[in-house]
Amino acid sequence: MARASQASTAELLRAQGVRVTSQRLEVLEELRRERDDVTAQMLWRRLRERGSLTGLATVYRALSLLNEKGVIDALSHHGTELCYRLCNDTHHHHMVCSSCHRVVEVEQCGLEPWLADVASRHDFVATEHKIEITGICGSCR
Amino acid sequence: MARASQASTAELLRAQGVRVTSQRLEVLEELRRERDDVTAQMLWRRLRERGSLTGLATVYRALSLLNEKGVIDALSHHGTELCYRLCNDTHHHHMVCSSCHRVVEVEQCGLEPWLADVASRHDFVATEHKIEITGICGSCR
DNA sequence: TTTAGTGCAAAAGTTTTGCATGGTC
DNA sequence: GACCATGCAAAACTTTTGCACTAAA
Repeated sequence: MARASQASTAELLRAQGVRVTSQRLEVLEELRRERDDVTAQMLWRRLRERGSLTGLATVYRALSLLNEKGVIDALSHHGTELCYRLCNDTHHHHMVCSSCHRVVEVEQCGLEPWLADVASRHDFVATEHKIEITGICGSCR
Repeated sequence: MARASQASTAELLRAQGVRVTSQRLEVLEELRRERDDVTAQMLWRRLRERGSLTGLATVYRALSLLNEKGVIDALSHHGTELCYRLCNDTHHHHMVCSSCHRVVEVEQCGLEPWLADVASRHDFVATEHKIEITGICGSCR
């Protein structure tokens, strides 16, 4: 299972035309393990706890590369540090539970008509949008 | 004019039950002058250029106080630093031009039905939401 | 006069970079 | 073998804090 997972993780890197290194695999595997989003620092600490020797600078470099390539998303909902999250590649948004910080992905967006309307009202053409919804999840209620 | 502006700026502080100091007035006045959002560092540099002697730590303290009190908004669209912006107090969102970085406020939200639907589909109750739209404004087109 | 805010400098954190070394293609 | 990625340590930044001093209420 870890094997199969690693295989597809490597595919993910190859598909982006970047080199497959054990450190990048580690970072992706760790992101795959995370239910919620993590900062570079958090991710690095967890790798260390697992015995990894990967350097912090490498984690930063891997995360920003993967973000550029669109393999992972960067959110910034709490405070000043960026959080990263492995994502599926379809357009989607995030909803975060304010109590337990669980993140769920909202697949169907369906906001295009609304967006087009709002944008044109201000003489804009909307090219991208990002929505962050905060709420309370079922188990925290 | 500067006088009238300062008067209402002072009101803004008094209304929040915090002390009216010249430094806080300067920060608010500067925010009022800014068309777009600024970081703490940028704001401090501009004050310096105007001859202000206000310390950087004070700018940070003022911004976070004003943000807590809901007088200013904190956005984080580019990179890792927080940007601040003086805001009107109604619920609204921001649309940023990707070419000139101009920010316009989108007043009418009207997303509540959509939100409620999305949230309930994932067993959430939506309490807050933030939308950042990126696009191209009329004059950059 | 009491209490809160400021300036300064130091500390704490996060992120980036330079460069020699090692791994990938 | 060429080129890219890594580790390490240093540097560059941003943000926070402690403390003596000053200003607001």
